[in-house]
Amino acid sequence: MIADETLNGDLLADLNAAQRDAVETVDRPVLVLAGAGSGKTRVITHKLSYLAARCGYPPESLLALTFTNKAAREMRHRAVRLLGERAERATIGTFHAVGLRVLRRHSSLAGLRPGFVVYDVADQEAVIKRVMIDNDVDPQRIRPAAIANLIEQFKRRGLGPEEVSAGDWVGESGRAQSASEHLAARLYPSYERRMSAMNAVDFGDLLWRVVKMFMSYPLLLADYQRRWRYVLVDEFQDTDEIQGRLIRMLVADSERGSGAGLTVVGDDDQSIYSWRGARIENILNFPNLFDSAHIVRLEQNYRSTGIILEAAGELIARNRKRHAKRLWTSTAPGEKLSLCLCQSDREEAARVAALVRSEGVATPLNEIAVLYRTNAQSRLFEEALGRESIPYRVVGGIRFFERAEVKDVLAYLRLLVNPKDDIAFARVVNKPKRGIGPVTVGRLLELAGARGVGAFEAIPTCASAIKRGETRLRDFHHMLTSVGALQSHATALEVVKALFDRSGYLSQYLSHAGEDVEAQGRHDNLMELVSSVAEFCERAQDPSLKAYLDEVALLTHLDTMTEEEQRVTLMTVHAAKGLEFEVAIVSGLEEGIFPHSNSRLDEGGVEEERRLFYVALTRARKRVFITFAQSRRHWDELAYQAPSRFLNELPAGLVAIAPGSLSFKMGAERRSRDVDGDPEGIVPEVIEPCEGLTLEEARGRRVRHSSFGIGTIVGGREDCVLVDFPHVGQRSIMIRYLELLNS
DNA sequence: TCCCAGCGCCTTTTT
DNA sequence: GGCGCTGGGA
Repeated sequence: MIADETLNGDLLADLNAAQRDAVETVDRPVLVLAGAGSGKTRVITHKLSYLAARCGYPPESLLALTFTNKAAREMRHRAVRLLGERAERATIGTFHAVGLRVLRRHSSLAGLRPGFVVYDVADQEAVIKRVMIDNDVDPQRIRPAAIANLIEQFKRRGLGPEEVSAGDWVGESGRAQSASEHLAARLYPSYERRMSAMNAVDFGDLLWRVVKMFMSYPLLLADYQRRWRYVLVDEFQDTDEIQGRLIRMLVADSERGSGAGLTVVGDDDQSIYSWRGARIENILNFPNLFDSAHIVRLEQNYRSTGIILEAAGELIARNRKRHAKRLWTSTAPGEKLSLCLCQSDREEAARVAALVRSEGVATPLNEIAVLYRTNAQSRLFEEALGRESIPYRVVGGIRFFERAEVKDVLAYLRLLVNPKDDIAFARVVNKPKRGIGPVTVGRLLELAGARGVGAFEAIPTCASAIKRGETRLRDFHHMLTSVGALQSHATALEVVKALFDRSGYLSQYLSHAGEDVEAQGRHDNLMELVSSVAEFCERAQDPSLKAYLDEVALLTHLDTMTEEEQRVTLMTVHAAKGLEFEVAIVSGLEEGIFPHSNSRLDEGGVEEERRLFYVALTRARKRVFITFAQSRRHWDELAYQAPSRFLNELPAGLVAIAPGSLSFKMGAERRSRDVDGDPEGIVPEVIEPCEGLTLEEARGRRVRHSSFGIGTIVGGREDCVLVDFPHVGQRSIMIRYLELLNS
């Protein structure tokens, strides 16, 4: 085909030698080690197109797996640009979306009934909580979230309730099972029974059940192996055990031998999800698992300036567990990183806002990102930007689909699709108030449980046994059944409108509209939800309610990100992976925050935090600003922050201290002092003079020290005072190392 | 059954 | 500073 010839020319001409090697090698497994900004997505999309246009793979025989819907969408978009409309026939999706599609197609083989629903984390925790109560475990003492997490881990490791309760498995960290792992193992079978009774699956099921099904039905697996002749995997460093297994299964047919139809792309330096079960071994052991594997290194960076790359490279070189590599660029060195040292988190926020304002003069706001380690840090930035009237968007945090009123409506919809969904039933049965309280619900759940049916389904037969709530329950059942009947012919939008009409859910917020700001907000959110459903119905091939719920279940925080308007973006560093901006402002470079205090618990923790900082730095094309706050308010306590160790790991010559910063000793200077054998060990790196302090006024005053915390001055001389600290006792300290407190 | 005040916990990162 | 849970009172 002529069109193909043209495409082929473009396909390879666009690429550098290493990228071309990665694309052209199709006869054996390929591992692409792709540094930040080295054109990883470009390699995958080009290879996808190359396979179809040049190697005779029909598009429908190609499978590309990603982690986020956004990445999948981007990939599909770019493949269509390269290959034309037929790229749509390739399967491009997230692991979970593809898993769900496979399960839907073979639900009975997977041990599920048609119409099963996908539970999100909150639903899952609600189930766990009930299981805990059933098993006389106090949900107050052990958080259901912790148990949910552990059960998720079991599934990620391919362990079913049988294996786990048989006891022949080892704990995640080390050999022995911890107490909570033990408890999770005990509750696991009941949890699975409960989920199954409600015809529900959790996130982990979407992959684990597929793997299990493929193991039980080799012919089915063979079907999929024949269908997907070539598999491409993005962000391979983030794959976990079950994902690794799934990939290996898909490419393990005899014809392909040792996984010829497989290309994986990843960067061990950007592996930041080990806490979620990602196995770096998947990428490190790839050459051992596939002995004919071809390894391609992409080390030319097309994104950042020379200085940003050098600083990031110097930093990441301190990690021991990594493939040695060095990114390079042919572009100019650019500007130094700017380090802004602030007295407090409030000042940090104000200075970030000022920075956004000044940068925003020359740079579109869409090209500026404020990055932080934890979501909680976003609030101050939002307030400061709001005060300055700078438009911003927050990625993550409380997501639209996690808002209480939105979840209520989704629960209604789920109950319509699946009358066995007791979690959804319990959530909505009394919203708005219908006089059906916990007592009635509990009684009904008990009766339904005894019959092995869902609570909602049980109403017609069991309601008569519940004297007080009988009529109200029957009314509720009647109302919802009438809405549910629409499903056979109506779109999701029509069902939602009918639900709002008949349930009275919307009008509870309508009646207060105008006077009640909160109700107004909730009402707006419900309207937003209606738009989302309407938009879905226009776009989707299958506009049914079921299809809508499937899509919503797999949405992530990144997917609600809108890009039309000019706004500065606020997000966690994790959320920023894979994105790039002209300007990155990386905040909160403090011990305990970045690296996070919890990372000290396990051995590789600090290395992972360092990779995270590396990811943050390499998001920027042109300029990086780093901020530090000397004091930070947690809850209602003021915490004194030490500068992050990472600051001292940046080459001092590549960092400029921003004007107006606290005084600070940078890397080289500090290191040379360490070599001299400073007897104090930890020297305060941030020094703020205690100005205008005389001893008469000073006695009894409260002061703060960077290492010892808050203490009281009990004596001393002009420039050196004796301070009593609660934990370390009395110390003689130079006044200039102390901060005077007002109280 | 509903309402509200008071308390305790939270804060790592999310497919 | 917020959210969910709890317990007492209406």
